[in-house]
Amino acid sequence: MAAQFTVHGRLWIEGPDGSILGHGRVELLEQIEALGSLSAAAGALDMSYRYAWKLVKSMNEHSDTPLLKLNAGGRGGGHATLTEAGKAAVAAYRRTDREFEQFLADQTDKLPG
Amino acid sequence: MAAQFTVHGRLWIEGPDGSILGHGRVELLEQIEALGSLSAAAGALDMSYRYAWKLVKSMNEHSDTPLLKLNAGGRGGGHATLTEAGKAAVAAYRRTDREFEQFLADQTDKLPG
DNA sequence: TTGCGTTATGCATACCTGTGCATTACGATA
DNA sequence: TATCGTAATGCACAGGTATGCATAACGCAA
Repeated sequence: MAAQFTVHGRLWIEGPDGSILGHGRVELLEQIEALGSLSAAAGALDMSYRYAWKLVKSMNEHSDTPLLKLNAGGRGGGHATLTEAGKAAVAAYRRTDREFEQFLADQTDKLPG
Repeated sequence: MAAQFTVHGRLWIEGPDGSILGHGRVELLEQIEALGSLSAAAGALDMSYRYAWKLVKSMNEHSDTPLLKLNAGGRGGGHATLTEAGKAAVAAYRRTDREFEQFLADQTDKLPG
């Protein structure tokens, strides 16, 4: 029997400085790490470059230590890289998110018929 | 030591018919049950009557069995009551939500430094 | 049958999120 | 120094969410 009703949710981590790290931002950071470019990362996520740039701007503004470094110009036009703080933040979120997925599945099973 | 970072989230239940029951709708249903009036419930939640009415409309439209019954006119001008299905839905959501709160607290504790 | 307060609903509006387009700034390398 | 593709940023706009105002429909009770 497939479950009639399903439990869904969204998860994010808030820092003392008001920073917010949720699903969208983490995916963006991961793509940046993988592709080395903000514009490529935005494209891979079907997200507008305009908005992706706004996200990283707010991330870096709100965090004590920046999560990533953007470089305009240079070889290939520019590039983007995660800082150690950025990599750590992504890892922490992923750990929490994995347990969250499990939680949602468990709760869906617990729902009445 | 208080936690520097905290885990937050939102939770909702989706039905096979596309119905959605989240925090806001559940609070509205609870207030309706307590106060017996949609207009009073909206007021108690600092929500516009206009929007509260739209919420219950979409809830009843998407659910096979309506979650509540609205009556215009009559003694006192009208009144609103939860159906049995509505009460059951609220109870199911609250059960899940209680465990979710616990989950968030646990995950916050697990976060690094 | 009139009055009352509630439900019912349209219309205009504001905010937030996210898109799309256009243009400029940048800087290593050829 | 000229080139090239990326980062940086302004402006206009669309869609969802939520508000506020105005007005009609409703139906029991006095």
